[in-house]
Amino acid sequence: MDLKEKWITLLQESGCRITSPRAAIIDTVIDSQRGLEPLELFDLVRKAHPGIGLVTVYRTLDRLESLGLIQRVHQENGCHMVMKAAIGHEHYLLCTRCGKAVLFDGDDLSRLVSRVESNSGYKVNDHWLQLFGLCPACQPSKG
Amino acid sequence: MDLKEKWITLLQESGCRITSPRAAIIDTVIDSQRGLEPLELFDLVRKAHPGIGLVTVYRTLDRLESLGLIQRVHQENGCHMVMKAAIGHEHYLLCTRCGKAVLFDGDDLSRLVSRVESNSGYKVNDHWLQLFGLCPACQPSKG
DNA sequence: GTAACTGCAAACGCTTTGCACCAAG
DNA sequence: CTTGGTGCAAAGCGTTTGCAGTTAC
Repeated sequence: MDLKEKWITLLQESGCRITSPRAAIIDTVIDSQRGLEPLELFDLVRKAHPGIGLVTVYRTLDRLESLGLIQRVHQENGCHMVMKAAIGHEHYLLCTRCGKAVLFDGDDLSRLVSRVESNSGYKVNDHWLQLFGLCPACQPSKG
Repeated sequence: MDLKEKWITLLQESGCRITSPRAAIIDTVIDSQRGLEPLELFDLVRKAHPGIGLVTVYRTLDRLESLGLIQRVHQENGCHMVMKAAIGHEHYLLCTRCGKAVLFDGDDLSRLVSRVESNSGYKVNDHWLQLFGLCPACQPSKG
């Protein structure tokens, strides 16, 4: 059930070693409630682990991404953020003010997909959906 | 009804001049059935207009994007492609083999959005959806 | 002990900027 | 004629690579 243990097991099974810079990166990504750019992640990790290099961040992100443990979060101007991966039919819903992200289930997209398939003649095999809005804390209070 | 005329009018109304490199770029983007990266677009335009510079491509794309005439197409590894913009509730459906894109209407996403809003407490004000698949020409023929 | 990982510095590639000249309106 | 646009060259910036030393296992 512990996400960190799961990630570490998967990394080790794929021949990766768990070093202390790598553990610090994993902790930071898992603890983050929002998408992070590599440089942003680097700064966060450096607080707990001052000697770390940006290159290590990039290399660790590569491995996490190729294992499907993290995913890119796409933004209007560039798509450099990463975040712990959605599972199954889940998609991100991102707060445009504070960046906080939650996951929601997109199951009923299947109706839309079948309609589009018969209209277009395409065979759809992947989809990609993100919602943007304001999280409860960032909504203007009424009154 | 002619898309090119519409773009040119909008560009002129916003204070832009229609130069011959710019016209060549517009032609190429409008004629393309697929998303194009800046460098790819540059090469295409250069065939018809050999003297053109890559910088002109970038600057023209900036203007087209800020007028909402083109949009970024997001891809797995980076989001550098642009394509003529979707209108209203339309979204892209991209062929993963040949890149050909068609637009489909995503109206009925509103049901999903209301469900997600009540589950999450977020106020959703934007969404972003792309489908990926095989276009009719790229599907393996049966037999 | 071996192979993977690290940090540094340098290289890389896409994108942006500065500039002098050019051309649309 | 005015002002925006052009192409070139150089700068900028995020990302990747080469390498010698280090560390997990």
